[in-house]
Amino acid sequence: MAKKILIVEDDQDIVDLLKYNLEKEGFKCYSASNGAEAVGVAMNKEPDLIILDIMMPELDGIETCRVIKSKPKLHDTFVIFLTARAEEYSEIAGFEAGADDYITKPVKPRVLISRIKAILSRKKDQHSISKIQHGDLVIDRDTFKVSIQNKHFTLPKKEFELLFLLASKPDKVFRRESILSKVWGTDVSVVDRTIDVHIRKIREKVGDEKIKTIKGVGYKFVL
Amino acid sequence: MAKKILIVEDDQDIVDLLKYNLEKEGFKCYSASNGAEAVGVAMNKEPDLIILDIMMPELDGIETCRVIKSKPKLHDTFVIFLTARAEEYSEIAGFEAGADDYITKPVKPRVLISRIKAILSRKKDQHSISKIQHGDLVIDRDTFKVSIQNKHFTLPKKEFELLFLLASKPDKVFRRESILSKVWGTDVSVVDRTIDVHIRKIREKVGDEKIKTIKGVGYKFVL
DNA sequence: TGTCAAAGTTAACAGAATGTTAACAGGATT
DNA sequence: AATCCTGTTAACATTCTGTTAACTTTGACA
Repeated sequence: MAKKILIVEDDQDIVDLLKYNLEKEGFKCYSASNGAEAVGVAMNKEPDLIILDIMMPELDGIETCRVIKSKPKLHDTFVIFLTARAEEYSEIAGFEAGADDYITKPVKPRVLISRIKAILSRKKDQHSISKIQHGDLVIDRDTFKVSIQNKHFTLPKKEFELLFLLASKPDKVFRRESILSKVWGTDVSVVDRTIDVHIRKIREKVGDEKIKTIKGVGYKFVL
Repeated sequence: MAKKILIVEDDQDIVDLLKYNLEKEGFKCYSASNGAEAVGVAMNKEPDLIILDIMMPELDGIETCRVIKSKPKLHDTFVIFLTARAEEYSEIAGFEAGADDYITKPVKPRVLISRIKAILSRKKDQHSISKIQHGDLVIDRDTFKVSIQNKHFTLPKKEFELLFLLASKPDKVFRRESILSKVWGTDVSVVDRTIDVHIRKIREKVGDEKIKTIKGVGYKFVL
């Protein structure tokens, strides 16, 4: 299946150039001309990678990147910054904001493509684990299905993400702050009691014994 | 052990808003209305985190940040910048000056608080070895498990921290004051007897022989 | 050996942290 | 439009840690 790439850039000429070259390489392309639009498209299309111009009116690239990275759904999306050479320290701020790479203008399509391929191949090695299987527990990201002890169910998204996180490292204690930032993202403002409620709902389904509370710290999943 | 936060902002309304919300969350707040004052208060109170408005007369936020970061005593203090959206690339200069995060005005208290908590929790994660293993003793921060001589248990937080500290250097004598500041923090006021009680509880679990008292000095963990 | 500060011990308490339930808003679906 | 479902918050209940106080024991030193 073709990898999806979102190009965010206000200069239509550059968009066209990139689009042409990327599609020739078999990528599926989307584009947006400003930060706000970019976030919308990203949420909608869930691209594998986003090419983000730093210089943009309104919501600039860095801020956009931050917003994107704060969405749990897009947390693993790769981001490449496009930057004019003059903008000296942009890469510093960019990496801080969670960028995976940056490329200086003028863009040479060949360079861009080789960088993109390099980055996308990282993904294979790293995360994108879509299935967890420990003992009688099976959690499948693709189908959002969970089965444990002959019980099967599909969890709502947030519950699923939370369980997936905990079960990704059985026995490891995840502290509440860490859970919040990983499942809910850093920018959201949810009361931390929200975690308890979700834990409650998960416990109702997978059984109380499976999730253990470490008071003052957080929760852990046990087999 | 309330974390100390210094708010540097010339608009008194914002100071009040932030102060109100932060104190509600249990933070101890100080404030300063300009850069010079900020440095003074910072040196004096040694806050854990500083919220710094970028736009200030005289010594602006970025310059103030530099000065602060140049003081060894304050080098590890976290800094969050407050910036109006209009000041486009301020964050670049800000990060360069050593900021840890920045937030755009208007400030939403909840967002601010979740960022603050995220940042403060970073510190914890950093300088902590997560596993101690000496002979038949295993203490694992990740799982909060302690096992010794075929006995396993999960300790409450304070007991865990205390045992973890002592066991981090077997045979080393930790003086009471040192234990207090490391486990309880510097700005709390707990009665001295509290340590004994915790030692007692730990001894009940790991065995009396493991923790030895050095009268007039403190305690040490022996294998 | 007697004295006194330091540490041990126990129980009781307060408050923090979490559990639990219900209600509600907003989005998706029918 | 009516209904369902999710995510969130609020309100209240419950559990358990951390701390204190009061009392006892230990051990160093005169």
